Amino acid sequence: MATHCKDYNFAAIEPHWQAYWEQQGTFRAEDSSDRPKYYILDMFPYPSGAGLHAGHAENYTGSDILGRYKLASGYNVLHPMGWDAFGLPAEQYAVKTGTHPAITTARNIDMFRAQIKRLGVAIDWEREINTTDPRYYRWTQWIFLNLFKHGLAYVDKRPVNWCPALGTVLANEEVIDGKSEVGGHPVERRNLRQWVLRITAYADKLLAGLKDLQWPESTKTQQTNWIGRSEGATVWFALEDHHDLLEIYTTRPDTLFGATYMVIAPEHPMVDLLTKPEQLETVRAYQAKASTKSDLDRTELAKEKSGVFTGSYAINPVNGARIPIWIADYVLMGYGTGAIMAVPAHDERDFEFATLFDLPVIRVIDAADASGDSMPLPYSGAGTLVNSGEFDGLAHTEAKDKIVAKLAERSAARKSTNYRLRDWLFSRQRYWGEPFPILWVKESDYQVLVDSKGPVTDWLPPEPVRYSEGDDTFVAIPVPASQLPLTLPETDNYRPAGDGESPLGNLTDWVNVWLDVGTGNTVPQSQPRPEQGVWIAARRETNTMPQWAGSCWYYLRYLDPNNDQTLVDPDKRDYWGSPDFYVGGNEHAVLHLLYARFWHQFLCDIGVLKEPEPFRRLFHQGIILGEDGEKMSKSRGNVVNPDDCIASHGADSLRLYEMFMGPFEDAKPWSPHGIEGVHRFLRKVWRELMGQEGGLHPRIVQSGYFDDPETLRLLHQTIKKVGEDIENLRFNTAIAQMMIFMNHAGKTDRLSAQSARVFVQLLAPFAPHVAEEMWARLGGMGSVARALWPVFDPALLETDEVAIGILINGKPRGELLVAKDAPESEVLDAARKQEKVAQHLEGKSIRKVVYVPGKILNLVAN
RNA sequence: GCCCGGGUGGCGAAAUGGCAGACGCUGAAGACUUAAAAUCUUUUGACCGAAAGGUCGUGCGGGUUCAAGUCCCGCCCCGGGUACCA
Repeated sequence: MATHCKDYNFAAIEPHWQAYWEQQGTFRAEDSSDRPKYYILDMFPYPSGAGLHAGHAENYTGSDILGRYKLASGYNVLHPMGWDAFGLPAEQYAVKTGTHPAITTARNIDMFRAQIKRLGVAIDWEREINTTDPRYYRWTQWIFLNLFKHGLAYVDKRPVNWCPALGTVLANEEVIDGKSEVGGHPVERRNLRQWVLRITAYADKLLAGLKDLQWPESTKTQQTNWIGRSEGATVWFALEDHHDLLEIYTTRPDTLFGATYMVIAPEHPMVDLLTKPEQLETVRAYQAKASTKSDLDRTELAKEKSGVFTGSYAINPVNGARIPIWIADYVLMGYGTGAIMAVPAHDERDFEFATLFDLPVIRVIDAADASGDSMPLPYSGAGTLVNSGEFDGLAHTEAKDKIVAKLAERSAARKSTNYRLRDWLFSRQRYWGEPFPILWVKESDYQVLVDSKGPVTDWLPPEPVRYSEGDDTFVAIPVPASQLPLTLPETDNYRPAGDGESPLGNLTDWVNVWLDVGTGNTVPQSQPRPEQGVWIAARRETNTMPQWAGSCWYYLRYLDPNNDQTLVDPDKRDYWGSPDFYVGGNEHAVLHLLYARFWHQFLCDIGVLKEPEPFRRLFHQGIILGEDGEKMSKSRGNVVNPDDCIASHGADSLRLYEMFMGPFEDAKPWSPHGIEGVHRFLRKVWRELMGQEGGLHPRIVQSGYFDDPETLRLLHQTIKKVGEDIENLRFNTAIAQMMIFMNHAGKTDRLSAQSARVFVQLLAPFAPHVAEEMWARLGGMGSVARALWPVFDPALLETDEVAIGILINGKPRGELLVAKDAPESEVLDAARKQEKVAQHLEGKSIRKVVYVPGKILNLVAN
């Protein structure tokens, strides 16, 4: 089965074993098995034209090592791969060249697949998925349909990046300093009709679910902050001249007595009501200025506060104080109620504003600093209430509850919770994405449809989703699941349709259809309206879904990639459950991982899934930097191409090097000398175990030989360390241990074939090709990948004698070889006999002896 | 600003509170070779010293401890996230 090469010829060995694995189905996962399951998942790649990069190789090698280790340890391992293939580059390429994105995508996928295979990753390729395949995105649409049905999808006018010169909407990352990345044209904010998913309905659930996840703490913190739950109170302020109330949200109801002015956002609906005629002109001017501010301006100008007075006053519910109402853009309409009470004494921003406009500052929280003086203002920390009437003297935390409770008696306040998390803008004005399974019909036709009670009405939400354009109101109605997939129509025009509509807007035959309310069938409006049944005019949604959509649930489809009846077969779902381990970069710490959790929790709620969370254990591999320590990028010219490394040193060396560079989670700079070093190690392994003419090294003894105790102990230490290190993803130290063993083995006269095979097994997850080759030559049965992982014998791990350090006053002064469990007195006697020790003790007496058996003997003397 | 990470030789790094620098790279010297490559051996934190040996040393300053890279307090620097979230 082995190749016939005489020396370590990786170029012959690697393709040979890759073909072998494929033919044998070595890494095919069984959908049911007596073995425990282990589902290891990589964040699937976007198949870009640039091909696989060093970071992909690191990611997949790391998970592969774990997967191969689990396979050898008796698990039924599922390690799949697929393609997150919708996305902008293919579409931009299509606009430029007219090549259909599907063609570019297929070409890139072929390249990626071949590259991953060349790395030797143990993937079950029979489960490969592709988000742009209608058999896949049918279920993406199906999930959307369910979100829609459950009232979690709605439309709203939302600001997007509109580039008039390009006639299109741009993603945030395509806008650099307020200009389009392509062409450098100005980009403005424009309100366009957008689909939005109600992720905020899951805010608490998303927060609570984080608790039990084995994720990096920093990632959990990021998600927690992103959700940004804050507890406080809603307070209603009466107005001096109106019956309406001004509703504000605050986390500091304890500072109510310190409120000296109110601020509402420039877009606040009560601006007109509150603006006095004499202020009207200033207010209008301010509103206009605020509305034209680009994002850049907003952050740029953030340092300098601005605002205008409305002329109106509110009444502080705690003390009846008359408080002026201002308009300022440091209050955002999108958070809370878009209105605040300003407490300049205890809020930095309010303090800055009050200073600028000479508004009063009243201290209501007192705390002493180190020297006993009152903390300087603004002060936002803990303290005791002052200037707060009956609440004086209370701790501020206690005061929060008491003040809210008191106001609640008069219905002037109640406890409330706010989130930073916003609903998820889910539509893109693009061609290369999943079409929404949505049709827009006129209000009057909608009534006809509702009365029909057909497959369409099964998918209607509790409240209709409407939008108005001019005098017309349209209602969103679902394309029923039976009609899915709603495939992306063919076109050769990938340019946007203008006015912010996607390229799909150009395809009138696809967009304008007759809909049979009884069946959900459609025909183009260019054809006559069919006579049989009730057909209404409908216009298809021309937006497409964002790239996140397909990546929100792909891990489920690997379980049952070809099922055309259901998203995943319940038996397979129950067997495999959620991934046991998820590996991918931390750039997805918030969005992808939050969106996927949202969909997963939703699918759980509607009974499609059972486990509450998708990714119980998560790991971020660190990025691989260029030789210069900077992020790899074409423009820097520091990109390392895995294919080049495979050609020059082999996939095994590339894998081993990327794992040896440092901790898996750390960012690490590439070094050409480094890969040379591990390549040298592999050649050494070969040289010390394999013979000159393709046989075995003369030191290898096939049978009847027991290795010397030193070799055996080192081997078992290595079994232990490599296994533990793989479990903990400490690949670099596992490799170091294998090097230590090999350095020793190279010095022995004889080595049993048995031990050599064990070593090769340990090496196999890291350098699988050369390990297979040596395994076969050493007489191993079948594939080393499926050979049972060796078990170490604890009895062989330790020696009888250990070297312990002799320290005097904490400084190393010698070393002593003593029995492992030697008593303190014996060690002390032996130590004192050492010349150097005696020297350092001369003229001193020992005050204290600290003996840690097997480690150190510390003598405290003076 | 705030929230996470992280600062250890010439370099990548290792170290359950127990002899800092394992392992690898680089450099130096030597062996083998006609020669080179490959390989093998020795050496490679800084400073003082001919050597034996000594002193210092894990970003900085304190502290706890018989003992601190590791624990505590206060800073500095670098990387990532976030951006007036009331």
